[in-house]
Parts: sequence; structure tokens; C-alpha cells
Amino acid sequence: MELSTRYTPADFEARIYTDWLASGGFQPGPETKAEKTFTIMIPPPNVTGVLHMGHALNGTVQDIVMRFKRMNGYTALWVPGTDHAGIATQAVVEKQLYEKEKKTRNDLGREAFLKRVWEWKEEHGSYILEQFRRLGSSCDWSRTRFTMEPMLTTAVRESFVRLWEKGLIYRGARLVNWDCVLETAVSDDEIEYVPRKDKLYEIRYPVKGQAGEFVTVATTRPETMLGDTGVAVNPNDERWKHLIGKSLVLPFIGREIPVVGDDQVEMDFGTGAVKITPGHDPADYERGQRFKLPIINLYEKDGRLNDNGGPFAGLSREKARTEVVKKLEELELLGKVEDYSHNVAVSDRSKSVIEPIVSEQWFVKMEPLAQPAIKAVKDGTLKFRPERWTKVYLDWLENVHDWCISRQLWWGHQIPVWYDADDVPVASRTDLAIGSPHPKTKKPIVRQDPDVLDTWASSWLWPFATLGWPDKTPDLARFYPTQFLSTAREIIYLWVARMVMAGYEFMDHLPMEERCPFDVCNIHATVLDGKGRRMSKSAGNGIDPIEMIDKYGADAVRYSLVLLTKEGQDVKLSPDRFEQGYRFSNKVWNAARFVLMNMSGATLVDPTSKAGREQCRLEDRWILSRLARVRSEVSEKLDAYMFNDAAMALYQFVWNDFCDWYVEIVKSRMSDANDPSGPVARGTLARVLNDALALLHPFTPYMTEALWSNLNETLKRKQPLLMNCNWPDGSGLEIDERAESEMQTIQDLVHAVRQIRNLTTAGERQPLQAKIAAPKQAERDVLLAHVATVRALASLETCEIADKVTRPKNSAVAVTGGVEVFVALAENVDLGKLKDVLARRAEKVRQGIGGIDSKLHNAAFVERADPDVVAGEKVRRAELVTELQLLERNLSDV
RNA sequence: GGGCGAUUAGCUCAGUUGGUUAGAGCGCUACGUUGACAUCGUAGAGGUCGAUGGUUCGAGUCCAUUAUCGCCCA
Repeated sequence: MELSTRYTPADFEARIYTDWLASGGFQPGPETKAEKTFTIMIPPPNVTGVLHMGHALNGTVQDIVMRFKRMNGYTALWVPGTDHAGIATQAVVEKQLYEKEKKTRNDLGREAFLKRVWEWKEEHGSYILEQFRRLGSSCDWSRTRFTMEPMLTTAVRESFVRLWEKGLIYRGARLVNWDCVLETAVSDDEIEYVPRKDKLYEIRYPVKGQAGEFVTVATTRPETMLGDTGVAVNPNDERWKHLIGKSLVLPFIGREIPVVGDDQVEMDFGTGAVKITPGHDPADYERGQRFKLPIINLYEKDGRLNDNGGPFAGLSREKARTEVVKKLEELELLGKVEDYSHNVAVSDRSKSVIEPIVSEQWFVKMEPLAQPAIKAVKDGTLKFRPERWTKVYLDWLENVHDWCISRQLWWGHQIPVWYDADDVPVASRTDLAIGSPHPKTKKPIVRQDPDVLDTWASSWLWPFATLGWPDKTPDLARFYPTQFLSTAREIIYLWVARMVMAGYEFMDHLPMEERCPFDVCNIHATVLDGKGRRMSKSAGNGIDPIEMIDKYGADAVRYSLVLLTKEGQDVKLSPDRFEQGYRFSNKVWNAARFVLMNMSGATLVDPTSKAGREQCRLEDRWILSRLARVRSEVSEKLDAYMFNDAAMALYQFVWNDFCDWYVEIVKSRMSDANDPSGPVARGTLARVLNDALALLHPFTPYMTEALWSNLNETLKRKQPLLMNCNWPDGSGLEIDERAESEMQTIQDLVHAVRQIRNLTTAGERQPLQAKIAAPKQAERDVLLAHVATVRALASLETCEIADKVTRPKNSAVAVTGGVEVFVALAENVDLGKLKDVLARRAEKVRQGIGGIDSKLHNAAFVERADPDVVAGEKVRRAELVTELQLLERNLSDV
């Protein structure tokens, strides 16, 4: 197939993805005895989600690992899927229902509404997974999972009942974070704190039976006074301590509330007297418990005040606040009102202010589950990358709170708890029919708990529920535990820590050391916009990965992301940054094009064969040595999950070594069909291209696959898809220090001539005549042997090389190490720029020598430093001195 | 209030356990289209590594203090 002159990804990406699917390479083959498995579970994106840059980066990272492991002979499995995202999905469908039919979920009823959600899921639920395909993700799509599907629902039931039976699940009235817009409880981890400017109000409560005496409290939420059941003061506080034991009369309500002494009250804060609202404040709840104060709930589900609000019943929270303040003022019970900045808890989902309220919820006792998860990182079973996230994980686990797992939603796993007429609950793996006997009380079952479970209560089972647990499936035995998890830092607690807990708790058929769900947890970089802000839908500063793939190609997007992202360091991204990957892809494409154009019909000699080795020229041995280096470096870095280093090494090899030097040098060997060194050069080109494509494949899979098929066609060889080939083993390659050093001499010389050419306006095409003085025999021999190469690369008409040469008239000079280059020029040529460069260079060298001298004159250095370092400095000094002499002599001669 | 990260060229970032002249990409300047690529090539300019103090023969790198920005937790 003819290759276009440019990298045009749209021409082949779709076709290649189809080929990959057809090859079956995304799926692990039948189980074999000696196999090593390598498994990744995708962090299941929200089923309503759309691919963002964080997904794209994380998808790239996972796919690189997958492809690398697959090529290295692992049975590689990458399980894709989505979670049902309770609140988000329900909200999407409710919104649609309202827009299209002006109906609410209550109009439809629970069953009919859930049917609508499922319809929505069937229609739109695979959108984000399709987007992952565009990226090139090599997931096993036949194993795609969804947290609400029957298999995973079974797992959720099983886990719930097990915890229930162990006494780790309890129901209770607790203060929870209430979202008044979504009308559900949310967990601690689903709220965020935003700074806000508010007012701090002082309110005076009359002391009972002591006319004219008041206790003044301060609050940012004056409306909550309606729910006050006490006031606390510090028993050491001279202002208030005489009132302890007395009662206050709550304005509007008339309730008598006690003054209690609590030495935890800060005397310096506010007025020193603290109102206690156990029903609507976490600290007050705890304080109320200690003093056995009643709890009064003020709110309806939507945040309006209920009858406990007395004259304010029916008002919204906001309205109640202004009214309460107004009325207090009228009663002359309002004290100072001051500006006050503080953090307000808002819901992640609805962004509405969280109202702590007491309600009946289900909880999981976390402390016993946390212990093995803590141990896992402490004994090294689980490793975080970058390592610093270990601490974040541990801090959470060591201070873990019980997990509120019930949500007042319809979309989700309905809590598998049934009640009899006396409200005695029981958990069950199977549905209990209404009217059937309660397993314990034998009274008829009257209802199932209406609440659903938190979405995380299904995704924490993801690593094994996706493999069929609680059934002991072959997949579960074969692929659990997994080896690698890559995710975002925000969900270290929400998800990662809970998965580890779940692994230890539920995979109890395995020995302890095999329960941890993954060996390595990679926390990928956070993608920021060009100004360093988080990308978000609301800010509208996101970059759509699919748009970038359309514009630059999936490989370019992947490669750019990896080049820009150093091990979890945040990355500032703007759309034009994808050009780097695009240019690189084009470079690879064209390098391959050059190689292939010179292959067809020609004879190739394998440079690593016995005959080939004898025919190899310096540049052949050199590029094969560079290839040997880059192959082992990329292998090492990928083994260590250091994607950026691996990508950088390949970038430099392909661009700087292969394209800039090797290809340029062998061009002359290609142009003459009778050149005896042609066949081994072609063999070398083919070998380098072959290995480079394979090494690049995990990073840029589409392009390398496309070029691979061209290479196979050109070489008339049968090969599987590159995706299914083996990782290059480096056979026949070795690091050739001598070739590398000799090549360096040539590169330096060519550079020196080019410098003269550029700095003297001698012109790019102008044929020049050079005289080169190379007093060191080793260097001279290399240059003499490769004078043709030097002439070609430096466009020299003649090139005389000797240990000493006479300097031509009107010549420009360049110095590299101990070698001098003289080029005769026309009389009127301006040597100013060249002189400047040489002078700057001389100054640098002088500084270098000065630096070394100050070390060598320092007795302490000579005594204490590593002898190798001292010797190295001496050698270096000699080189610099030689160079400086040449520079100075030639500068004064110009 | 506690913790973490960042601070290196105009911009975005590398810089492994301290040891040659601190690197890359983009941008900038000059020159150049000979058959892989102008999405290119060649050459050049550009940095007292946030600040202060310390450890060391030697600090961008280790320690302490500090400044600025960002993130997380409470």
C-alpha cells in the first residue's frame, strides 16, 4: 500500500480498531498452565459520563500497560464497564422526563420510572465506552460490566447480607448530610467546603424568672435557634458560670432550655455561650448526646421548616433566616451583627448548602474493615505511585467514620431489607414476598426498605464482582487479584480504600496475602487548563479529547499526554500542546515511509547475521547500539510504570538518532543501486524500523499497526498484528561503546562545519573546502575513514584531514575538542558572528578550567572526593586546556 | 488549624542515589525546499535553578527557616 506523505490518522484508525477486534487479541485466550496473568479493572466511569481529559490520560496509561504486558507474553485482561451513578443518572432521566412530558418521577411511580431509566441506559449508556474505543483502548469488550446488571447486583446483595450477619451494618437515627435539593442523604465524602461571606448574629435568650437578664449566643444560622435544646458555657467562665443549671426561655417557641457547663466551650470565641442545636449541627449533636438533650428536627425533606418551626413553619431556610432576624430585632433580642467569613458545606452534586439533619439511615461500621487495608500498605502488599499518596490513604483509613450507605433515591440497588408489621428488619439474599413469613419472627413481611444503596457500595466490589463473585467462577480464580489500578486522586477514599477493604473482607476464600485487589495503585496527574485551573464543565474550560482525536489523531493525543505528564505531576494543558504528539507521529510516519521506499525489490542483509556484521559500517553499528540502549531503557521504564521517561527515550531515539543522523548518512548508500554497502544498510533500516514500531506500539498503537502492515507487505513476510506480536527481545543487538564514541567525533566535526557555514553566511548550498587538523591519531583515523560521510553531511567539496594543516587565507575556523576546522571563504565575508561564538565558547571553557582548578587546588577535595571523580576532573581539565589553546590561537589569528 | 505538591530559559516542563559546560518541546533570530517529512532541516540567542541560612571538598539536588501559588483534610 502506498503511504501518504503525511500522517493522516483518519485514514486508518477506524479500520485498525476493527482489525484488532477481529483478531481477538483484546481477549485472553484459553487458560494455560504456565500463564502469567495481568489484569486491570477500568475505574468504571459514570454511565451518564462523557470522556474528559482525565479519562483520556488514564485510559492511555492503562492501555500502555496492557499492550506492553500483552506483548511481553502475559495473559492480559482489561475489564471495561460503567457504574450506575445513582444521583446523576436519576437526575438526567428526571430532567428529560420533565422537559419532554412535564412529568415528575412521582407521576410515574417507582416501577415505571425505573423502566424509563433502564431505557435511557440501553440507549445512551455505552457512549463513554465508545469514546474509550476511539482512544484505542484494548479492553475485553466481551467482559463489559455494569454495576446494576444482575451479576453485580447479586454481589451487592451478598456483600450486604454478609456484613449484616457479621453485625457490621446497622440502622439508626444519625445526623447526616442532607441535600435539600436532591432530597437525599449524602456521605461525608460527597460534600465540599466553599468559603463564604456571611453574618455572625448575636441572640439574647432571656433567663427564666430573672427579668432583664439574658444569655447572649452567637450563630451564623439564626433560624436554627428554633431547634435549640440547650446552651453551653464554660464552667470557668466568670460571666456565665452562675447560670449553670438555670433555664432560658427560647424566644418564639417558649421552650425552656437548660444552661449546661461544658469545659470544651472556648471562652474566647464569640460571647462564650454556645447554643446547642442537636438536630442540625454535628458538634451540637455530639454535645447534645453528652448532656442528654432532646433532638428537634426543624425541616421537611426539601428544607422548608416543619411545625417545630412554630410561627415560621412552612418557610424556606433562607426566608426563615431573614424573618427570624427581623422578629428578633423587633423583640430587641438581637445583639451585634458582624461580617463573618467561613466555610460552608455544599453538596458535590447539587451545590446546595448541606443541612445536617437527623434521620434514619443505614451505616457500615468501618473500623474493623479498615484494619487489613491499613496493613496492606504498611507491609508493602499495596503500593501507591507516586508513593506520597500512601499517606493520604492512611490518614483517611486511620480516622475513618462509619459509612452512610442509604440514599433516598429510586435508581440503585434497593436495600435488601424487609420488615414485618412490627418493623423488625431482616436482610436477605433473595427477595422476600409480601405476606411471606419473616425468617425470624415468622410474622408476615409487609414491605421492603424503600431506600437504595450508595453507588460506591457496588463499585467497591468492582475488582471481583466483575469476575463473577460470589460465584467461584474460573475468571475469578484466574484473574483475581489484579496487578494495576490507575485512577484519580479524588477517589482514593471514595473508591480505592473501600475496594481494598472489600477485597480483604469478601475474598475470604483466599489466603490473606492474595486478597488485596491490586498490587499497584497509580494516581495519575490532574489535568488543568492552560491557566492552571481544574477543567470543569461549569467553568467551560475543558478540552474535549474526542475533538482533539478528530483533529490530531488518537496516537498524537496519547503521545502528547504521556510526554507532558511526569508521574502524577499536574499538567497544564491547552489544545495546541497536542501538536507535539502530532509532529512526532508525522516524523515516525515519514521515517517509515523513507525506509519502505528504499526496500522494495532490493536485497537486504541482516546486520546481526554473521555475514551482516562483517558488512556493517560505523553508522550501522552505531544505530544498532543506540537501538539496544533504547530498547532496554523503554523496557525498564515501562516495567516501573514510568511512562514519561519511556516516551521521551523513544522520542529522542527516533528523531535525533535515527532521523537526524542515521537516515541522513545512509541516503548516499541508497541512491547508488550498486553500492556494496546498500543491502546491509537496508537490513539495518528494516531492523530499526521493525523494533521501533514495536517499542512505540503501546504509546501510538494505531500508527504503528498501520506501518507494521506496510512493512510486512514490503518485506513479503507473514506476521500477526503488531498488537499480538512479541516485545522486541534485543536479539543480535549490543551496546557498542566504540561505535558510539567514533560517531560522536564525526557528529562534532559535522556540527563545527555547519556552525561556520551558518555563522558566516556562507550559505547552505555553497560547496566549501575544509582543512581539518586532528592531532590525535584515534580521532584522525576515524575522520579519515569516514571522510565521505563528513563531506556529505557537511556539504563539503573537499576535505583534507591531517595531524597538522596550514591555515588557508581568509579562512573561518571552528574548534571541537582537539580538532580544528578551517574553511576558506571569500575575502569580504563577515566573520563577526563566528568570532562572537568562539569568544563565548572560550570564555565558557576558561570558566570551566577555573572551576576545576579551584577544586584541584583545594586539598580537602583531593583528599576526600572519590578518586575517580578527581581523576575525571584532571582528564577534563587537560581537554579543556587543549581546546582553549586552539580557540585563543585562532581568535587572535582572525 | 493539619497535610501534600509546585517555584529551573519568554511559555510548558525534565533534571534518577549530591560530582563534567543545568536539558527538552514550544516560542524567538538567521539561513535553507537536493526525492521521508516545511507538520521539515541547519545554526544561534536565552537560565546567578523563589529567598535566607546550614550540612559538605562539592548543593538545582540534602536539612532548617521563609515567601508566593495550588490541592486535600478538619
